[in-house]
Amino acid sequence: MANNRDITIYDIANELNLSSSTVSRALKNHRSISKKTIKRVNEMADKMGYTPNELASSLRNNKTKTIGVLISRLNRPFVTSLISGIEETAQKAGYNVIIAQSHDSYNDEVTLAQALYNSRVSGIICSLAMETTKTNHFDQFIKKDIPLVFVDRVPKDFDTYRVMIDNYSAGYKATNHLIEMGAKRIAHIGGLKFRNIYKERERGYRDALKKHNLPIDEDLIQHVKSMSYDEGEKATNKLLDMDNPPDGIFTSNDTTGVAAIQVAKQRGLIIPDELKIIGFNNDPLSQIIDPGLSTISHPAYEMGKTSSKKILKHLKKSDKKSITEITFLNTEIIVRGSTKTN
Amino acid sequence: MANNRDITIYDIANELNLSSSTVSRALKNHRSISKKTIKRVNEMADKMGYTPNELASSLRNNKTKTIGVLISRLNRPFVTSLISGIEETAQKAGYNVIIAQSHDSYNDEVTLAQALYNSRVSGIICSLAMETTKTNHFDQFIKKDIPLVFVDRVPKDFDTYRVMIDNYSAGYKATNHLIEMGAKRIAHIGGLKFRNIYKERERGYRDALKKHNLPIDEDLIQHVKSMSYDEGEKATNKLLDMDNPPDGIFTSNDTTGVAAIQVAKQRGLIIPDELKIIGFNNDPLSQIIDPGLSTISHPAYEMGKTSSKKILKHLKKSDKKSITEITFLNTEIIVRGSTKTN
DNA sequence: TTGTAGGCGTTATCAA
DNA sequence: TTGATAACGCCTACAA
Repeated sequence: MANNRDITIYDIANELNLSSSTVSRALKNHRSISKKTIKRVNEMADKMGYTPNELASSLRNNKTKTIGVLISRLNRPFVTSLISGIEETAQKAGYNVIIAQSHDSYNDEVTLAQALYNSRVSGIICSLAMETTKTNHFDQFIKKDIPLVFVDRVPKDFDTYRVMIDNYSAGYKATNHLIEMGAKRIAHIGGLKFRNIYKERERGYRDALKKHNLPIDEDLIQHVKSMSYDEGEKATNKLLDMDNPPDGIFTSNDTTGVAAIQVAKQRGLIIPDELKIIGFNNDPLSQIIDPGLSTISHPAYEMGKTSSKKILKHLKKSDKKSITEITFLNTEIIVRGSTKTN
Repeated sequence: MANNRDITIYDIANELNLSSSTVSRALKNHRSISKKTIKRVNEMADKMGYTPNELASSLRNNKTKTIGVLISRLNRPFVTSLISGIEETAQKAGYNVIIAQSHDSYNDEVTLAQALYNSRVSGIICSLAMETTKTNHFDQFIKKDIPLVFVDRVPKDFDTYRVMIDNYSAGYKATNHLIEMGAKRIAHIGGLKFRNIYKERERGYRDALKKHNLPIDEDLIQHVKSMSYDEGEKATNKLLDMDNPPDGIFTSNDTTGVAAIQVAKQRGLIIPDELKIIGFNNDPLSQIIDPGLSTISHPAYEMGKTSSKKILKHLKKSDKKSITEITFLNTEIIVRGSTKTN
């Protein structure tokens, strides 16, 4: 049942009294091969059940049809949509996608980057682990001119492709919206500050307050480690326990935003009258919760598509030189019941 | 900057005046090599920045360290958890995971199965596309003794590993719970009947009704194509528009369950007093919606882990023979506000 | 239009 | 304990 050897181009060649090179060329419709031979070869290949060995081909050509994707973890809607976009675009171009989860651990990220390198991926797309501050483990890709795209959680200084949103202006927009809806004392729940995206969103938040001459109260700014639901609950409780609690909260993701809504509801606060909340990402949760969570749409799927395209385009080019290219995708504000009554 | 050739074992061998075979063995701590040589080789490898070429190794050994995963689409919580489980288990064993999305299209599934085969995956885990009824495209894996695991959406007749839940008993449990909570006229929103999991859940539903001497009204059974939110809304509206509407609904996933809740709320029905709803999957949505959606927990992550383990175990075995092994994982009923008042 | 020959990097077999 | 050699399956420069 098992281990019957694979059919190779040699087997086809033997059967047709041709050379393996002719068969190889025929299978790729090489123009130097007669139509008749091409037809014969293809028919025989079908008949014999030939399947090309991509491995051998990759080794010989020194390139694989594989893109490596290194992300924190799969179970977040943003990541899922991102990968969907990556995978669909890659698939259309005949590329496979290998997925590796760092679980937000720097050590795992280093190991996995190496594993992806060893399996000779043609390109790599990475959204950094929460913990990661050094990025030496990616240098090898640049050295070998393997296109590297950082997406969303990108390092600050690394000359390569980066696909991201303008987190500063998104943070500004979100905060500004709360102000426009009448909030005067606005809190912020964000991620660790060395992760640039969170820092930028916070910067936007601060600038929006300044712009409207609202004071910045450091006690109203909560940094949480993993932006989980539990952390969101805790942070919200802390905020609402204050003597002078906020009347608006901008959370840097929807999970904590939803947590904030739940906590506020449990405490009997009326949303949005007494407390306005805006999140970030436009996760499915945000429209299911009652009231709906206003949020910033994060074009995850588009970011995935764009990342794949950068890789594919780079692989087509012949002039090899190091590249720095930052692509910003647009965000939109999505207004729901958590900030505005119908 | 680019294209500096990779360091190979030959380069190391040259540098140390050894043969490539010695280096190869040293790098794998082969017992026939002296400790001293092993040390020298490893140090030199580090120094020169050697990275093994898995591609060459795979070709030579005729096996890859890669598991292929073929699923419908990534953006469903069930699938995400499934893959998380697969990937983590695989990663620990030094395996990569290649992901391919069929988008529930039979044709794509056939193409992708072939692509995975061509890239010589060591094993394949598949959850069938909604459309798929024939499974010939998987025969090649069996022929080559490449372990194949079907998970969740499994074919009825295919002698291989299958990892699934007992959908019949889960459907029975869910329906039974509605009855126990007092529902007398229970509807069902399920998927296409040729997809076995939906058929089985429906069978459980029917038998639970029978068991309690409740009549089965075919009008109360809705089959929808993709179990999407929109379809859930439509189906629910249809049911509630009946002259004699149901007082309970069992939906075969949470997305349609949540849709049912929303529709019922919009219509001013009181849940669970006037209408009890139970879903399937225990998606994050189900606990966020208000009232919480009672549901059947689907051990997705566990199913992923189990699937990976089946593959890894099979690869270790030496006695190659075709295998039929069905693993059932447990489901649990999770009771929330949509069926029971606190 | 087709064939010959060598090599991609690794590893297993056999010999030393 | 180490080395020489061939092979995994494919592709391409060169030759015919």
